[in-house]
Amino acid sequence: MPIRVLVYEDNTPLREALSVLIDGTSDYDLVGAFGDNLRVVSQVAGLQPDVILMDIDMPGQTGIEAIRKLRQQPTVADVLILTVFDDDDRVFEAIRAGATGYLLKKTQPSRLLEAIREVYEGGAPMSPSIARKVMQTLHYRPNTDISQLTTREGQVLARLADGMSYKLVAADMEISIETVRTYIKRIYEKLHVHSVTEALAKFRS
Amino acid sequence: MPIRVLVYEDNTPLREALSVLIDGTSDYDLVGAFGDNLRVVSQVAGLQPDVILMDIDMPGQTGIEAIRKLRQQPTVADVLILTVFDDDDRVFEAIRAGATGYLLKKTQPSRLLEAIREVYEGGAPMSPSIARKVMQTLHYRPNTDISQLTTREGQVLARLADGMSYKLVAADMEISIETVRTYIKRIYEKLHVHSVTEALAKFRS
DNA sequence: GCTCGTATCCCATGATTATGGGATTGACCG
DNA sequence: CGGTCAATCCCATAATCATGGGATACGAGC
Repeated sequence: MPIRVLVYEDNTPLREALSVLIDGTSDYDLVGAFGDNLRVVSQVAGLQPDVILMDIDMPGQTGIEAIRKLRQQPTVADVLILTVFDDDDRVFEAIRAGATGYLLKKTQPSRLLEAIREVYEGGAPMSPSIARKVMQTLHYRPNTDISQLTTREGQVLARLADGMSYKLVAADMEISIETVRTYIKRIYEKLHVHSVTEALAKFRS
Repeated sequence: MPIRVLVYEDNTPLREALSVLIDGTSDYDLVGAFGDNLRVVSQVAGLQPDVILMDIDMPGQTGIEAIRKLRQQPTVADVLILTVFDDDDRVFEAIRAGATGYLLKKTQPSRLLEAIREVYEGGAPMSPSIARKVMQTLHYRPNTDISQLTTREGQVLARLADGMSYKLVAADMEISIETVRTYIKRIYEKLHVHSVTEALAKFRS
């Protein structure tokens, strides 16, 4: 069963090149190719693609907005972003919106086909520079401040981060609320802050 | 100039196979191959590898602990995890510790060499299933609650998340502290919470 | 013209937090 | 054995925050 691909790309020569590439390769089926994504929701519902190739910079509505609308639907299709932009803002906005993969337009046709298959098979292809950015956002930045908290102080802070009040923290840890207060005072000294919200801002920085 | 590769893998047959593969390929230089990573810091300092292949499950000290120690040094080498584990906990622990790439051991030798080069050139190769997991953690989970906040309410919440007090938020937004209070009251109604920390817990969920 | 939503400000009361003291216990270290 | 540190509890005062009112103004939409 071939992979059903739907293309959104406003640049006509490129859109046609993509169409020819996909339609001309066995195991890949081009189910549509559009120059704008204004009717993306109904088109996806009707054409039932497995993978959607989406350009970011399109007239009327950006590819990112289109992804957001798709996400509000019970869609199963995965979206592969194909763009010339590799600036952090655009990349992460698209990923957060729900993109499954992110390729730069300079990607080779053979790699593009491979990426479409990878998405279809449960992967998340990215250009190398994008992948590195994504990894770096997940890297833990050692925080000398918070690492010097004691076990109990850390537990208190974690509970506060979950939205618990002093009272609840005390109940949950089975200690007196006065003890909670004491720990929080010490946390403030160590982190050089003066309120829970400030401490939490440092905690998750 | 060949890529200098250092291998940590306790399984001897596999370690030797990796050594032969790397050393036998032009443009790749095997600078060392060890069965344990207890002296990883000094070895890396001495051998000056560009890319480190690291197994996770090793005797004495896990590959993740080794990465943590390397991160505390002024090391420039990138670490590529090579493991049989693809469970979420282990994957994300390694990534947070500072791994640059994450490959499963079932990866083909040709793909492995390609991945080493990709790391060297600034990428972050991952097995498809790992890449998908990474992307999903970054996906914004549409929160109907917070999306119904007005512009100003959202701005207030963002500033509270940065650790600002009502007073500071008011000064920063150039509005009265009473207005800040009003917005916060409405935020509480919309998010069904009763404190700043609770609201923030929902805000970033 | 009227309603609704957003943005803005004000007041009063009670609950929670912040700050700055003390105090005790047990573990670990030299 | 004395010192330090983590963990535990208590009190009092001041500052913030939470809650529940009310009020005005402006633009969009019916």
